Amino acid sequence: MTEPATAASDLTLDRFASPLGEILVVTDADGAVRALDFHDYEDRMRRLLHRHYGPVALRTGRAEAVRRAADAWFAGELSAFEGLEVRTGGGAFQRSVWAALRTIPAGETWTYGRLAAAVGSPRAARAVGLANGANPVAIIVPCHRVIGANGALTGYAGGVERKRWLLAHERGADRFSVA
Amino acid sequence: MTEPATAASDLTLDRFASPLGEILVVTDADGAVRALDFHDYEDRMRRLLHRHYGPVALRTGRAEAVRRAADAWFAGELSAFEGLEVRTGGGAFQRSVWAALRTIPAGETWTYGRLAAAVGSPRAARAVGLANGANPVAIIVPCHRVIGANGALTGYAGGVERKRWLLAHERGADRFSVA
DNA sequence: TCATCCATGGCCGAAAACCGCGAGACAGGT
DNA sequence: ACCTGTCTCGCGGTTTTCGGCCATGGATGA
Repeated sequence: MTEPATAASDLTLDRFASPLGEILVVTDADGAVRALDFHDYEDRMRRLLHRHYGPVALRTGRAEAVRRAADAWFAGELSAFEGLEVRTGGGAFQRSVWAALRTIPAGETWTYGRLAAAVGSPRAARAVGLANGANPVAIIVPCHRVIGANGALTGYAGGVERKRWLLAHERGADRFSVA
Repeated sequence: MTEPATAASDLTLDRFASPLGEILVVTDADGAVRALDFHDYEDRMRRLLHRHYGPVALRTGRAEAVRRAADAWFAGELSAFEGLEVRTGGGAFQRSVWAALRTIPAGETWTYGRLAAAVGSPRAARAVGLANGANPVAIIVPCHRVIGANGALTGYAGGVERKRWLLAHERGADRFSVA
């Protein structure tokens, strides 16, 4: 069993440019976001989709709502993602972690431990790290807002440089450039 | 993942009498049969359901279509189950085995090996035995029509005696009585 | 004919490995 | 004393691996 996940019949893949490089986004028939990742991690994204939904074929198409939101967000309107619906597979714990992530205000950072406490498992900081790394919907579900208790960025599925860039962007330092 | 299975939202459990003792049948909202078993194996049936669909609650109710078909079938109308839709969980192999079972004509018996060959894995005779034993929908999916290459009945989830009775019934020897 | 032996293959449960952590202990350098 | 960097160890979901289970069947030998 292990599948409270929403069934995935037909999924659409779109690609568009961003300051962090080409972005891939997968949406379902309802327009909900199922996955979002950077082009250089397409393999990982497909692996995740496969893990959650089994073998699925991705039709190419445009996800207009996501494109608009992303453009606005990268332009500085940090609330642009709030209206977007996100739908994922994964276990109960992961899903609660991913849900909690969206409650972290832009520009703020939490520690893994704090997030663990927020989902009711104060000692599961490490497991939160795992769940974070398995987050299928980057940026919109802001796993980049979680850092080590000592302030180190520690890790990011899209590369730590991107994490640094995103945090800087959310602090308003838009002219920061990648490495 | 591991879930090509059809999601199971609300399931209904009915109980009715038969020449082989009380029978339990579980149907879904569409009226498709999800499970059928003998009352003295209720535990096993629930375990199977749990395995396939996770924790599910069974509402009690009447499955009229199944009752009618079963009554007719036990009365000798051996084609009575043909119209019934069956829906199951399980792996790809199991499902193909269970599908193949329904192609065996009533009154006929196949060997495990023959069934294995029929689903494209000639050497998986033993695995077919396993799949057979895990069949959630007894009688309607006629796993009792499969016997050993040497003619031995070998096994039946509801007890070999019932298997013998079912085969005799399908050969037309209706007045055979259980042990 | 019957008993033994063994390769076979899918499935399930248990166990281990995997880590985007964090707290505590220690060693140096001021 | 104080601050820092390093090391060690326990933590806890998830995924993967592995070992058994068996409703078989064909070969072998008495």
